Amino acid sequence: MSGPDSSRPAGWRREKAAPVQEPLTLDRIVAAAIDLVDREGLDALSMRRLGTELNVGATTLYWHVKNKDELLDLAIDHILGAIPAPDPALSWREQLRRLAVDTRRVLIRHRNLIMVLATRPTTGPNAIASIDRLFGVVRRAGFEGRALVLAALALLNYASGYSVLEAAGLSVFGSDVDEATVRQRLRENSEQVMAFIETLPDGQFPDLQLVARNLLETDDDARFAYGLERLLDGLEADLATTRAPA
Amino acid sequence: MSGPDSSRPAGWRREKAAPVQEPLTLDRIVAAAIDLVDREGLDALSMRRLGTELNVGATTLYWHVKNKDELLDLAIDHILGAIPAPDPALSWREQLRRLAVDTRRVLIRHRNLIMVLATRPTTGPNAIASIDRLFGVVRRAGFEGRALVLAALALLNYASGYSVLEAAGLSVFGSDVDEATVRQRLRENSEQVMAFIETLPDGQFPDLQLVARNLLETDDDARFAYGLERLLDGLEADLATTRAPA
DNA sequence: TCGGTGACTCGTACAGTGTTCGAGTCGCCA
DNA sequence: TGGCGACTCGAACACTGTACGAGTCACCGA
Repeated sequence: MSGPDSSRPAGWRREKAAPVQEPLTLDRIVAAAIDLVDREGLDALSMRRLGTELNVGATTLYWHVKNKDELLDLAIDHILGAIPAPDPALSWREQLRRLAVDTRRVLIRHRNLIMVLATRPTTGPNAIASIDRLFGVVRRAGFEGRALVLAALALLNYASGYSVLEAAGLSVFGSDVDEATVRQRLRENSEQVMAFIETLPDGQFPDLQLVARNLLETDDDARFAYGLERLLDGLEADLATTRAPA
Repeated sequence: MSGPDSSRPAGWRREKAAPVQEPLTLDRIVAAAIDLVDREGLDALSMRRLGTELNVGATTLYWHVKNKDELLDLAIDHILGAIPAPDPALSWREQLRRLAVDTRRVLIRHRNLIMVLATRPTTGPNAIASIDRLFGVVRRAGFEGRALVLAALALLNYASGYSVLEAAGLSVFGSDVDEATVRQRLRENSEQVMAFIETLPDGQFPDLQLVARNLLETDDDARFAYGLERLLDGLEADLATTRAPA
């Protein structure tokens, strides 16, 4: 039932007779799963395939992991762990901005995996910690009570929701490459979207076509940032009007 | 290869000898798929199961539909068709508000299905039409060029992304019930979230726990609406400052 | 009336899935 | 030395999406 986490004696496996392979740990499994999904997409992640990726039988994985869903949860939470805590010396607005931007950067970097965020609630420790930090920043900004919850959830859902939908439009293979290539991919995607719009029956969707040519003038970072800034503008204004009354 | 859409003679099937059953059409298939997913969750939707649901062999469906992915796309687009066009007599802000609120209402109503929005790009005719209407409202509000694209995408991704993430946290079975029951479900979910937060190790996530009791004081509609209003506030302010310069 | 054609249905089969079960191996400790 | 617990794994089960080919049947031109 439980994993090998409790008191695993270090180096129990034979070290001699050639470096057979590293011992199989939960960390290695999760890392291999993320790597596989990054390279070949979520559909490529089957237990058997992940097993061969680790030179291990498929059913062996079930000693370390309850089932595939738990594995996905662990993978998601692992990548959420890469969201850094914002520097508390910065202004609250800058802290919130970085939290949102970093969240999106981390999620898009693993864009083949984040669709599972839409599949079940996210309750891993790293997710919880990240949300807790968000609430902290919002609270120190001056929000309290109901407004604190509302403001934090608006930011959280904007950042994650935007990223999830954005990733849905991207090609499936080969995420987790360097940032420059990611930007290139995003740009290619914009071009595809524009090409698609051009194929639509003329005059039926006038505003879409009118607007298509402006798509390429805005890269994806700018699109995300614009809505984020407007949201922060609105929050700041709301904070100013409701500060005095409790 | 192609479906029966082209010149299907009406009433070709025998009408006598008992009402055998309605002829199998693409519409009936899509409707049955949505209904099944609403009732029992996305995992319950298999081609065989959908077949028996329609008193039909599983492989029969493949004459009407290319594959399961296409079926899901059709289902998604079908429910997106329920988003009404906003009354053009209203103010632009009110129109945008209704577009966003209606989008969320429609999506949450079929909350077992909308996770496929996170799976692939959404390019169905109803989706396109809805986005076109959104661009139209934003344009008539006074946005142009780059700002038009940015503002519309911010709203689109806030509304859809928020809904997708929200649905991910909801229980899987029995969507598409009446609005009152939906609200009840949402409230139950809030209580579960609060209960979960209470189980966290004390003091480790101080801001989350501090905030938990405020969760129940905000229903889900209000949470969505708050962020939406802040976003609209920000857009309105941005429009005011950039109206004169082209 | 006959034959054909195209619309439509479906049983079978194939490769692949997640997961269970029971048997196996092997380092360590009493 | 014997046993135990950690760990691995092959076989099997019930299921999945889908290709293939055979079948049925309404209609149409000859």
